Amino acid sequence: MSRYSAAEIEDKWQTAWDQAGIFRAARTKDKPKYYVLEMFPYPSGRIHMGHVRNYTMGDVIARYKLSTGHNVLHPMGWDAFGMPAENAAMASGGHPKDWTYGNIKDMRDQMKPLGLSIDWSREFATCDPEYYGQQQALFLDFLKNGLVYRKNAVVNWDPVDMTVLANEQVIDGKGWRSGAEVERRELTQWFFKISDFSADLLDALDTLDNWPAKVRLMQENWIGRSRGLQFGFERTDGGDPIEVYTTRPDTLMGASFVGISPDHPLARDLAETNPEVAAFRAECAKGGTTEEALEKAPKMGLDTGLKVRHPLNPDWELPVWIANFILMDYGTGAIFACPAHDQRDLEFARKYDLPVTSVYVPAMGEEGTFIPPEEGGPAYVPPKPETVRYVNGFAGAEAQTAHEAINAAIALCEENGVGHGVTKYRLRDWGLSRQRYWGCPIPVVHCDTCGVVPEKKENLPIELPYDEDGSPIDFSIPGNPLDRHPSWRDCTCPACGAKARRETDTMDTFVDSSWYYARFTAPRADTPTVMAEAEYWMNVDQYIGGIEHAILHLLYSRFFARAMNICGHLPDTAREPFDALFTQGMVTHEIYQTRDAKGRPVYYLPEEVIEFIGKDGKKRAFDAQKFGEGPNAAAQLAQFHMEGKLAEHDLLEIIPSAKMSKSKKNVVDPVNIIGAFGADTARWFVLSDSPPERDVEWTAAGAEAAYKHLSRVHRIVAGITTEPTEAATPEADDALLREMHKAIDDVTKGVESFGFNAAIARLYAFTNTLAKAQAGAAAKAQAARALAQLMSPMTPHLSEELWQMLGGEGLVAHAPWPLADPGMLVEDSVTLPIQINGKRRAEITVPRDMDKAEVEKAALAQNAVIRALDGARPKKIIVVPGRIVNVVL
RNA sequence: GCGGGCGUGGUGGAACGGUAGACACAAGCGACUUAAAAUCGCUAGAGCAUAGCUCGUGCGGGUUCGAAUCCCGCCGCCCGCACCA
Repeated sequence: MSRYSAAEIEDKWQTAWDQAGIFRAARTKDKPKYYVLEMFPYPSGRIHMGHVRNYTMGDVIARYKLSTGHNVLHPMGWDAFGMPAENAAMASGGHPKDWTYGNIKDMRDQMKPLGLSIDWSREFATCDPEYYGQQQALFLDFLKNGLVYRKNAVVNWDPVDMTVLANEQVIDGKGWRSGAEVERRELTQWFFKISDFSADLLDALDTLDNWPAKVRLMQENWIGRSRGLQFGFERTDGGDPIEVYTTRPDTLMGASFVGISPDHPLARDLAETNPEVAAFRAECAKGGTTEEALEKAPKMGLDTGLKVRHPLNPDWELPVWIANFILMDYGTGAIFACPAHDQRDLEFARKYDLPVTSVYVPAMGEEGTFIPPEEGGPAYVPPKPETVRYVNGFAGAEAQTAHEAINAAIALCEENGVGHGVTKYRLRDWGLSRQRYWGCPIPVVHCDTCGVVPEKKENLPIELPYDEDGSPIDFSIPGNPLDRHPSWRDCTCPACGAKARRETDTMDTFVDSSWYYARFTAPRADTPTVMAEAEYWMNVDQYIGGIEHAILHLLYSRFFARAMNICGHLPDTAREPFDALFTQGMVTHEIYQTRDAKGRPVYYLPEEVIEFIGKDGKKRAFDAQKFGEGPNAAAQLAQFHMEGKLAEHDLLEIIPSAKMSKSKKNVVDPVNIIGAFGADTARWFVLSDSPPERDVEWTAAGAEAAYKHLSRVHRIVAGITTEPTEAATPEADDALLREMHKAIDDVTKGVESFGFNAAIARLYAFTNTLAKAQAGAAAKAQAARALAQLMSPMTPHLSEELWQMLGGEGLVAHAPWPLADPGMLVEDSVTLPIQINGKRRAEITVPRDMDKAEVEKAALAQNAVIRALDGARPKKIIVVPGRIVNVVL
């Protein structure tokens, strides 16, 4: 084959890999195992460039590890349950199952041409009954072990679609699909007891050295540990004390009132006899539970008329208010307010004319004018706790800092029998019930006599019904089809055998993705996992996915691994499932945009515009239809622009680095790219230019350049194998082989440290070296074989082809990774830059091991140095061996 | 509000505290060609009095023989969390 033909090459080598079965993973003691996993895709129907980037990175690691003698597990599956399938069924008829499996087939067909080193024999979809049946088994085990329970909870309810919405699905207080005003509704829901693991999930973050610091920090904040004082306020009417939790007991002497949540049991009790309280609670119940809705809500309150005694001064009475800004599910649902040092409390106190008393004032000398909160200033939160003056504290006058004051306050209160110090977490239990069809059914039964009864394991899987008594399930009716499906819903009680109702809620799809990594170790087993397999393959050595999963998916998976360990489905060593995590950036693409008469954006496809270089040298774009296409359209436009004949408003705006989206017409379909240039080009491009954790901008020019480079490599190697040997010197051979070893060293380090862009830059440089080398045929062939190997994780098909052309043995995918010879990495002589006062002025080439004094002498003999010294003696000469010389005047 | 990150040529980006701009894109010039494409070669941070010098990694300071890199203070952009007591 004389020319680079990606289509032929890629087809040929994919078949060869298949036949050799080299990506099939099985346990063995001969080699160390390596489990590399990319976050599995949702089967939307099309793969996109983000998938290509994600799976290519995983594939680079997988193939590299294969070459370095590891037993590699690199599986792929489908996160297949979820709302889009139901929405598609609602929009265009059909069934979510057909839609989903059709999409999986399409996406698999689109993915396979990428040439990923995946063990497809382990593939599964989470909507396979064999998978979700095992998930139901897990649920029952969790139930037995007290890891899942039922309780009432306030949720976002869409009254039109008749389902619970996740917070992300509520936009401006309205359902994202129906547009209906969302209600807060109380429902009985299933919850995972993730909050039992708060401390462990937080503390164990410290052990995840190979996770991005950013992700660990995000999880830390999400779990949200705080240390504070919990105590009871005694009521003057003799009722049960009101328990409050505070992280600021140091401000107790600035207390103004006690506030309780509208959902607090006391507020509920009062509402039964007091219509005003009932009305206030109803008012607060309006609006969604989203942060957005809460933030916009003004502070509202109602004085209950109740009074409590200050814990440190029984004569001091404080009023009890119901306030809408107090959350029932944090702390105790009740607070004491110190308006002087808390902005929310201050807003509330101002609105209802409650007292404001400072405990702190700024230290002497602190800058800026200070208006005490009492006199209308903002709440004073000490900017630097160490500079604060503690003026109104209780026996805590010796406290120098706010932090000390807090600890002193906790200690003092404990001594006086007022409450105790406690640690609280922000993390709440995970509500998993969804009123949807296309999810994993929760395997329990509701019986009038026995209550909630778990299904028997032998009845699993509780399979979703495909049709309803012969006719397809109708998804055009709002609500959950399972609810109105009598023959599925009605069942017998597993305990007493009486007539009972099946639970019709299904599980949150995050449950499906919380343990799939474990299932891949034994995907066909009739238990959730097989201990021997899990012990061998777990943990995932390298997990790769998007930063958008930094919290929920990764936190849930960490919880699930612990819970599965408790139930005997994972070994103790797999309580943290992902040893290393890498979060990759997006693939973006520029947008061509203009605005219509009403100022709304209008987008253009790349083929609808003509690009040209403007008079300022920057890229411009023009509506192709308006101009008319022609062979010289771009040149003409550039000319017109130069002459000022184009009105600015006729030019399209070019917005770089935008997330790919259909509506913005900037999607690049991988299938088209593979068709035009081949998979190796797509893989090479998404890895080059940008560091993998950062976004990479897709450009047509960049893709073409990648293709040209691969063609060039093919051409160079073809030249080496066919052209007659030129006269070569041993020096040229040696120089080339030294460069080869340096390239091996650099590329290996790049691949191991996720420096793919740097590795690729290094491969470009090495290719240039090889192309220009004056070495003999044997040395060139040796260097070319190394090049083929070093490229093989990124461009596996081309590398196989080159390997074959160069007479390499077997498959390059199986060939041992080349090793850099340390002796070849060091040169006999080094070139040192000579600085004068830190500025580079000259350079000298000296033997590598020349001693410092000699180097100094050589440096001082340089013309530039002599000129600069002008006869004077240098103050100091710094010689960093092998690095630099700095002459200080 | 709290927490974190980033700022380097026309562009994407390199650079253990040690020659700033590797590698690539876009651009320009040249070779080959009837021509174009492809390919190959060369140029390229800015400026100037051009064997060389000055300036230059958002801005202002500091530490250091030496700072894109470390420290302090600003400015700008991005991300996460948020009536969390």
